[in-house]
Amino acid sequence: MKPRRAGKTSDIQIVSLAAPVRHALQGMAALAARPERGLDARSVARRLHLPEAALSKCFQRLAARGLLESRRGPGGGYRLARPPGSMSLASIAAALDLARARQGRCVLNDRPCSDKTACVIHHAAGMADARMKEALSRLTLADLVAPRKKTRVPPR
Amino acid sequence: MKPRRAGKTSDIQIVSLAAPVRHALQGMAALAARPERGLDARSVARRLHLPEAALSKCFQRLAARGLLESRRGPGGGYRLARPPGSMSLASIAAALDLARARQGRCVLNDRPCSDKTACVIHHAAGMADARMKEALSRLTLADLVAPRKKTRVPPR
DNA sequence: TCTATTTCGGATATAATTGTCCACTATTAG
DNA sequence: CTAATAGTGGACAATTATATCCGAAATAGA
Repeated sequence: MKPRRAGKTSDIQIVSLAAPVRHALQGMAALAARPERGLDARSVARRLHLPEAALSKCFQRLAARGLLESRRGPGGGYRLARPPGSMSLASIAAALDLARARQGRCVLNDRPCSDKTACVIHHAAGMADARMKEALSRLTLADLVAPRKKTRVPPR
Repeated sequence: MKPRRAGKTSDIQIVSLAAPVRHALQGMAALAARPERGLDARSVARRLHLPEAALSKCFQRLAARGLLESRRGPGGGYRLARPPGSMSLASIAAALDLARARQGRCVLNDRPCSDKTACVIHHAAGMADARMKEALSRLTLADLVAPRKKTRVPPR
């Protein structure tokens, strides 16, 4: 059993990704599994148990940004525009730029950090954020498909 | 520093705190500035330019959890229940446990991580999360009030 | 006691995020 | 050429997060 200690710091998850980003990453991973042929949005969604329409929207956006190629008509669908190993998770997340962008804001404060009271945590949070971005930049779709492989990728 | 590409993985901020947590931290920092007397919610809110009602709610919660002492009536208000140096930011964040708790879920997936496709990023994200939590656990209210000398990093 | 002040807690409103729907257009197989 | 398949884009609905409101209870001072 896991002791759920009342007083303790407990396990709130602080780092998170927006839902569309999660969908996109999963979806593209599915596409990366068959880079040549591609798949249509619907079947990807079904396979991953993701909301169809939502995933569709993500794919559309990614297609618009040039990360995916789309083909209409029967037998159509989406396909990676470039080899999986060359697409970092960060670039994908960035491609569908969501409003979540609290760009340059202090993690504590709502306004850009300059206030003294904010700076301590700002630094600490900056570290965490950097950590996350670093990870997202380093990992590619290839890693999601075949996790063991080492990555050597110049982003973009 | 490596040359950042113009293609901009951009500076989306990935690590973030829920608004109530930010308010709480700031508010408590203000209280920590005068541990003896305390302050009422309204003036704290005004001083920090935070929404009054929202901050009030945070304080109420913190009082209920024993992190704050409250006194009603004229001249009343809130006061730290314990010395600033003994209250970690993590404990504060945890005290007002928000629904944001995607506890134990994979960062990529919506469901608890077990799926192979998720694990790589899961690990990486775990690192980032740990980093953040560590920082929040290590820092106390005292640090927010009078930051101890650390590597003081200028905002980017 | 009366009044002004302040917290308390529940209900409710607003805002942001996320997901769905639908008519439409493009494409391809047959 | 036709019909079926899929993507496109905009409007809309649902969900969640955040903030406000309001009546009640408590406290201090006159």
